[in-house]
Amino acid sequence: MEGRREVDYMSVLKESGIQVTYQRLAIYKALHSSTKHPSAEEIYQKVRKNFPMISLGTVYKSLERFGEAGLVQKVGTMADVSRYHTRADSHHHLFCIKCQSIQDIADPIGGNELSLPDGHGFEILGHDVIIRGYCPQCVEK
Amino acid sequence: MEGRREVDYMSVLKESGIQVTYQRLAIYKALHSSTKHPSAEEIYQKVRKNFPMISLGTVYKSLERFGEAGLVQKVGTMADVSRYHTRADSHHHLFCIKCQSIQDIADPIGGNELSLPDGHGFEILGHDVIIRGYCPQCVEK
DNA sequence: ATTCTTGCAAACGGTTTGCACATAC
DNA sequence: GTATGTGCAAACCGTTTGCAAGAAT
Repeated sequence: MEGRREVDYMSVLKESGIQVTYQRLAIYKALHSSTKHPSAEEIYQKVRKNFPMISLGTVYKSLERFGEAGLVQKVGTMADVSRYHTRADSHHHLFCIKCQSIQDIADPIGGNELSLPDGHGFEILGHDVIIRGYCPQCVEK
Repeated sequence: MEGRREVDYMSVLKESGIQVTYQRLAIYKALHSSTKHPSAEEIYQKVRKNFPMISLGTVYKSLERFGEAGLVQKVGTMADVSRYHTRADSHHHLFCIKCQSIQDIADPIGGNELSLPDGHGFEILGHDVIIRGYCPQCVEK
């Protein structure tokens, strides 16, 4: 079971202070070797092929543990609950990572061109910029 | 109950083809007059002061109806489930609004300065750019 | 009169938690 | 031997849905 290919992953986990288990190796590998930003469920399905007994709960717990260690992050989520506004033209925000307040701003890119990778093949409809930091109230503390 | 101040909101709803009720007026007003990007629960609490019988379900249904009519949108949510990745340096994404695929990209702002409003008072830690559109597979259809 | 909306309660689905057993150190 | 992780199931919580009564047109 201690295949050669797991070794780097094992070092990564160890060096991050994370206790190593076969489940965690498999979860981290599944995530790290994918470019698709999978969900917990997708990781679970992938890992299950080699670890039929693994539970989805373990995947969630491991991902959270990885997150605490700075190895893994969620993509594109500001707050945990849906939040709404009425201004169709306002897609750019200052977001306070402490109190989760959100402030509208004008497009901070202004007239500058976005530089995108060649050959991405996307039909671009627009862009949203989220600037993360501490709002005035939370800076002071 | 037909106060003068509701009149503009009534027109807005009517012109968007939305059937007008007092509940919807109150919900739309609560949202439109706030700069805080409230959650459904927060809107519910606010509206409840004037409409003690209103239900949270009505708030959700109304917000969805407003969304269909283009009057309201959720802020900062890509997909509905959490998705993960391992690259701490990758905060910029191409997001397909059809198939919900996500592709990492380098910072599309490059060396350009972000132009922020004066006096925002935020301590800025970083920025995330999400570019919305159709991925190559979904463009073709 | 018909269609749409409301309020209530139940259902749903992604995520978290509690606990007994197993594994890592 | 102690601390931590695993698997399972139940709980949680934001959101959605079904339905009978009520309001809008």
